[in-house]
Amino acid sequence: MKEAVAGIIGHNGLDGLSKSYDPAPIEDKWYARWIKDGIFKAEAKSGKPPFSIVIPPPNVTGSLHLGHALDNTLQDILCRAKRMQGFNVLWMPGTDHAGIATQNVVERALREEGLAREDLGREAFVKRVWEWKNEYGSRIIGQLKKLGASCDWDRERFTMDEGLSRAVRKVFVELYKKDLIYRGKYLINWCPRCLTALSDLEVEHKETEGRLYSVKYLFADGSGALTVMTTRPETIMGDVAIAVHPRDERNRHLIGRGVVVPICGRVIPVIEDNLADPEFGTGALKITPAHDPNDFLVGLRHGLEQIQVMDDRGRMNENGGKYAGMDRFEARKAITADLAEAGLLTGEDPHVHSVGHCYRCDAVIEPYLSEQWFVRTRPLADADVEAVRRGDIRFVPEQWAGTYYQWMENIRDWCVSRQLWWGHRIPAWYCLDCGEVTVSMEEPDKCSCGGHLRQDEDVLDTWFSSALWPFSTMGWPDETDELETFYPTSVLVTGFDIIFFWVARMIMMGEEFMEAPPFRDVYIHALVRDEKGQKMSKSRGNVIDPLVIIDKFGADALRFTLAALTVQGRDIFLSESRIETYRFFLNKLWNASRFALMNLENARDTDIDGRYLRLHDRWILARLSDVTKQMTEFMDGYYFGESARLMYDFVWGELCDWYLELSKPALRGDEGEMRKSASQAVLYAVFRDVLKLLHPIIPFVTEELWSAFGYGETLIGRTEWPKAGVFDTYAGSAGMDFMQTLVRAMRNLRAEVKLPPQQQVPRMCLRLKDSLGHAAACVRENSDLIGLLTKVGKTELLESGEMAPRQSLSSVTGEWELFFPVGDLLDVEKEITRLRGELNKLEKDMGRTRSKLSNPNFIGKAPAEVVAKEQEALKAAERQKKRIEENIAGLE
RNA sequence: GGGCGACUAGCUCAGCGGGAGAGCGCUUCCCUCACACGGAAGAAGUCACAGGUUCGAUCCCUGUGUCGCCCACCA
Repeated sequence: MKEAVAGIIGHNGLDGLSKSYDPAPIEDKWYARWIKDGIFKAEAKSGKPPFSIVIPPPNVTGSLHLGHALDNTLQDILCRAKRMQGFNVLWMPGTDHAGIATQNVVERALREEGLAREDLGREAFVKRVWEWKNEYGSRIIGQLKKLGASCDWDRERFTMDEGLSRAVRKVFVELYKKDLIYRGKYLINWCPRCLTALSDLEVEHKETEGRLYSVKYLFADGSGALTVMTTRPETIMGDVAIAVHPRDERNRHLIGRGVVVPICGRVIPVIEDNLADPEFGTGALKITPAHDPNDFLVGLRHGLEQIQVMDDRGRMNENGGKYAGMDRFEARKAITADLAEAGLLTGEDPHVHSVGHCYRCDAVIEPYLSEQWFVRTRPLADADVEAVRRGDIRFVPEQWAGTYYQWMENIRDWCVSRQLWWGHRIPAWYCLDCGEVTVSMEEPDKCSCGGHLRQDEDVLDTWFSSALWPFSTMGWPDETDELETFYPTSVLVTGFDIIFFWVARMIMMGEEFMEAPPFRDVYIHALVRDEKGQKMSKSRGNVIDPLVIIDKFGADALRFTLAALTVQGRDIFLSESRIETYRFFLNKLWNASRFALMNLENARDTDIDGRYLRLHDRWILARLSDVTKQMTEFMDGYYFGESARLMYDFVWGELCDWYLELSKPALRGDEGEMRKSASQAVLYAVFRDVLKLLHPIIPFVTEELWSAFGYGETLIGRTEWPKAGVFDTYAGSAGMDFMQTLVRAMRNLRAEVKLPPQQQVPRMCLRLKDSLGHAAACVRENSDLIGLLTKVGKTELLESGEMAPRQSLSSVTGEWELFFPVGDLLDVEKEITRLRGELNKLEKDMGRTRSKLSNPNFIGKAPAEVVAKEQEALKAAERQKKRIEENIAGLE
């Protein structure tokens, strides 16, 4: 590979380049070279300013989807640009153990062998998961490399590495000491499929078509009945009270009476509680503390019994009477049927309501009473909201700060224990003798009472370790050079879907344990959605493999597309045709480079000699300077879409469409040796900076071209970011605009008479407004180039009084008139119609401008320059109108 | 129930106080010695609707509609 690179440096550059751009032979080659040369390595100590990003660690179960591709493309763009700008860049890579997701994957594999995890036992099962992780867990890392991610791979971390696990235990113990972690028996979200508790965030609420059942509860004294409504008749066995609102005129006389729970026959009281809404149904609400979050609180308020009627798998338990052993949904049917039979079911109406589902397996979540660990979030949240308000952390776009506040201000305690085997085991031990709880980083020998200890069976929520990621990956709790140099990180780049799961919790933990926010900026990007506009996610199984796209179009094409489509506040619907568009752009860049290489010959890095520059040379240097300045701003401000589109337009619309065309004669030698070498010097300088500016977005193709140009022995990523203004001595764009307008006007006239593009015509005539001396000079100096672009032999300048040539098409502005003598090709009727059409449009414009100018309010209140502009426009339009009229008259 | 966002050319989307842009598609002409993954020219939009602010609104404000998303303890 080294030989190959050496071989294409210098004037042989062209040999290495195929006629059209093909990413396949380029991308792996250069990635290997980058790794070999260690250009992604961060320095723990450095004189350079630091720039750091921690990767949102992908799940080990995952394979790269377009969301990852976008997320990591944006991070890579920032890292590569910052390296070129002289920063000591750390992009910290790694993966997340993804508790439930990974456990599920391995359990599924076991099931195919006819085994359950219980058959293996905890230790063997966990070993099995590690084996799975070691075999498949690095797949996504390989995919990130295909994408071009410039992470410092030597630092790759995993949330269950020993170091990170130590950080987890440390944090748990510290929070426990500060009473910010507690254990208690509460009603939590339970997944009867995964057999674990979930946090509120892990429950996805979906609008579901259900039934609202009206059930009669007979009064215990036999004096009639009370009707209550429920969507979950299977929980009737767990009812402990009926609540009515204390100010409910209809029902409050019932308070204190007893009613009989249907089917099971228990007598329960009617109580008063604000939860009951007098407007809803009969105003009477059944209270089932063990199976409904609201009822749970009512139960606490009134000291009611908690009767659990289901087991952990969502089956009716021994409290379920004759339904014991039945699945909850079967039980619902059976109980409903029995209620109907007994004449106690008085209504069954369709009812749309929100039902919680497991975010991992989509099973319906059961509110379940159990003993769990919780993080007390309120005290943590308040400080964090302050940090964002103070501006210590900045959301980009800002609107996301609002989302963050809204959640943080309503935050509830975080259930962190999970009944899984895969994850960080909770560092708590229970004494088998005295029952005391010992929480400590290392396993204690025995209880303080001398009794035997048993460790808590549960593991921590995956997001608990993710929350520590910005500092646990840098060696915390040790005081490391990495933490010193790179914490707080510069920016976090992620999607809004994990603001609560991850961003907010990182802020909590960072503020609490590092006493500093984990990042300065949070850049929130759009979600890449599938063709139906649905979120792509592992559990939905609708992920599109970007590797297919990379195979087909190349990583650069995918990267450029994602960057170009990244606009704040709007989701991305990715289609292949859009990727194709941008791959065409890469081909354009490729071929423009081939053109440059063909024409550079041996010229390399010669000084630009200002004496031999022409209008277009000065113009492209001026434009390059503008573009460089804008790109630098875009990189600092996270304007990814703008930056990609700017380069697209500049390279294609200006560099290729105009500059390269105009420089052809000089490069061919038609304008003499001095002009040739001056053009080569400009070409060389422009491509050098264009490749650099594009490199963060499309690293592979720019590296290949860089080496073909032979811009130096070093890799492009090691070079300095271009500086705006270095060409100011030579740059200038005066006259170019006029020339472009003139050329377009002439091409337009040619098309009017359907002249084939190649066909030369002898002449066109231009009459300039008297004051346009500089334009006259411009035309004289560049008549050869105007001729080149318009295929016109000669541009004749007419004096102000001079007659226009007969049988001409004309194009008129307020400043000049262009005549194209076409002889017999002239279709007088058609030309008059065309000119009348133009007149028409012009008059409409003039009418608008006139009415504006005759409005005293406009004159009085609009800024002077706007008024002046309108007046100028009107004058120009009047001149234009007069000329068009004259031309029409001349034709008639 | 609360909040957020979108609505611009046939399609996918930029723009966001001084009379509207791109890519694809479409029409016409071109295989011009970097590129047909290309070149040149062109057609195409009451900028969702209604009010308001302003000299002036696609852009700001209010409301309406449609679609999408997030949050919430909707029996």
